[in-house]
Amino acid sequence: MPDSPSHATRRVTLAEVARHAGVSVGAVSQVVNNNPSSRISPAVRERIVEAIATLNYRTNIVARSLRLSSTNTLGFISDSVTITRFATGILRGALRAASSQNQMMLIAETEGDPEQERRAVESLLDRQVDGIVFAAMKNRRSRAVDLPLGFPHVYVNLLASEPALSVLPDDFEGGRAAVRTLLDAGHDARIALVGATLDPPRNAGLSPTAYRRLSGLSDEMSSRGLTFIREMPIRNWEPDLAYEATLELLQDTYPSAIVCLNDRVAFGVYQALAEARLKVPDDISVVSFDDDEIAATLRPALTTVAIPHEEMGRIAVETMNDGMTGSSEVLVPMPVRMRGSVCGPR
Amino acid sequence: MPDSPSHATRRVTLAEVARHAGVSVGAVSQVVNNNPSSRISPAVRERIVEAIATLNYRTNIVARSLRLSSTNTLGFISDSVTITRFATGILRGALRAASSQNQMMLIAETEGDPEQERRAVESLLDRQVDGIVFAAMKNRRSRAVDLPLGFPHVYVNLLASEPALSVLPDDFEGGRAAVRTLLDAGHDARIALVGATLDPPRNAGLSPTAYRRLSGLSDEMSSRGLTFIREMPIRNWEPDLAYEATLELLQDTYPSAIVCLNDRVAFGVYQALAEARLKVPDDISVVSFDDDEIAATLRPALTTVAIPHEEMGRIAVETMNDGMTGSSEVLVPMPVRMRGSVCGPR
DNA sequence: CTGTTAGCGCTTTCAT
DNA sequence: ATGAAAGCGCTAACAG
Repeated sequence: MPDSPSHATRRVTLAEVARHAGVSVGAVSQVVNNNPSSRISPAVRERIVEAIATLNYRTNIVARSLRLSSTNTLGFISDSVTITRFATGILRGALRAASSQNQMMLIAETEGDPEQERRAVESLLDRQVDGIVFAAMKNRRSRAVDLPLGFPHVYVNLLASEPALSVLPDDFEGGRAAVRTLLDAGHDARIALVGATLDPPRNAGLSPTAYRRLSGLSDEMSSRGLTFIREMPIRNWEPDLAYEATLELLQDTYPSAIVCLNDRVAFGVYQALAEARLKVPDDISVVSFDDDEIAATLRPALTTVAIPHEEMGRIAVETMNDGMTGSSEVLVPMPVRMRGSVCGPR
Repeated sequence: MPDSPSHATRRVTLAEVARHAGVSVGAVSQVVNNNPSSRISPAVRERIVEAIATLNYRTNIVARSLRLSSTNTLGFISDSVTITRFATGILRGALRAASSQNQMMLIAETEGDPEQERRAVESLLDRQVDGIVFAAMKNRRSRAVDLPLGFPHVYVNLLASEPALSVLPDDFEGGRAAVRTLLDAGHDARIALVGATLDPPRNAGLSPTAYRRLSGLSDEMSSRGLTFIREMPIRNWEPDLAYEATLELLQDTYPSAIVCLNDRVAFGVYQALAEARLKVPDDISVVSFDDDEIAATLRPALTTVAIPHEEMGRIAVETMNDGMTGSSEVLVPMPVRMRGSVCGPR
């Protein structure tokens, strides 16, 4: 006999409900699962429903899972998605989609370590999850453990190294939208770029999505016959480097607007602009990417092209549940969050 | 026969391993679980271990759980902990502690809605989790569903409405530490407070932990015979209100240091100070609470008393796993993160 | 239309 | 020291 934990106020079982209602367990199971193919007489069904209610029966999902070899449970593995401000939205979206399909989610973090990832995948598989969502901030990856052939899984915010389903923000169109936002406000010849250059060879280190973002920027500019007045590459898209780069930029350049490659960069740009006594947006407009936590908090609030994290998480789970398979890329539109950092040039 | 999902590349079972090794399933189970009380001959064990390896056997945790009525799985329910910058650390700490005990975590969000919470608890119970962690940003709560008597659970970052185990930051000592940080730097008579007043009746709306934070501030000040030069209450601890309050404060008061009730307030204070052409820390020192994402990013980086989220999450699952029960409060020390926003008064 | 039963994969008691 | 078998709670096939 298994030594059940002391706290186990034993739950009511199907058998007890059956006894209470004077019917068989099979019958109870049918009504619990609302099985339409099995006709239980209204009278009996009534008795069963009543017994379920009075005994407060709830089905034991572990037992059902063993029987059905399907657990109504998904796995969610990320390098650090649950920690950084960045992208907890993916989790939230995935959670909601799962919940609306009566699924729950087991989560695990890998901290980017292949060994931890291996353990996470195995633990999930041992628990017989119905599918796995892989999320990450890096854009390329190799999975440490092989999944069973045909096992449902999806990548979010990262390119898979194998042919697989992946859900990504549409950075190319996002990049175009950022430029368009500025053009629509009247800017043209004096737009600067902080974060990278458009020069391909120097962008070797960039992630594929960052590369697409740049391409979108470039595409929209050149399609109007425009070029950036100056491009400031920085090693990491972090505030302090952006701050310095911007100070340098301002020494001999007078942009009417700045495109920042992400909101952290924009934060550094804001600080440099304040130091240079330039007002946003009156003296200079700023547009950025990501819609980080910080974007709405800055003064003035930052106009930024959002990464639709929540949407991405939702779509990932839905596509996976729908049994989508093979290799495809789902591009999710990046909405522009219009805020106070853009106005016409002086 | 259950219609197993099409992807189910069937896993190897105990029975197959047994057959392969020419022994009984019981024997295999013993070696899989390293059961010391059962003596399997070295020779047989050897054969079994080999079979396990060559067949790549992994135990089916669902089946084991059914047998053992223990799932090695914990539940984590929060109002929004997985979303806000605030406190994803709790999740991370809990995740790590669970992982180091070979447990995984099922998570659910309630968005503060009792109905969603009820559903979450039931789903978790249906899945036979071994315990539940309740986390939230609000500090008071009533649980919508009753747990079975004696069911392991713990509250993190919130006071339970029932007698239970709860893990909280030690805000009282944290408050004292904040003041001490300023006193140690040489400040005394010109310290201002932004976020609330010490005046009890006006603090009715404050959460219990915020109240303790204030008490700690008050206690440390009065124990040195000091009072704040000015106290600016604000409705919500948000940047814009703090910004305005600080501008008002500076009109007729010349503090040498400001205590902010949290980092978002400090962010607003920084903005006001910049506008008033006051340099941090040379003209004015700033100390705050939480160690939000933003704290390290500000220029200069903000000295703040951290909420030890990760630690709290870790302690919560450890205490719960250790079978702690009854009503007790675990207070986790709040470490001071010394950064650049504090120096001596001019 | 309802009851009986096999069996999902595992652990553990009881014989041998 | 090892094997046989019961049974965790459930679903689905089949018998009645």
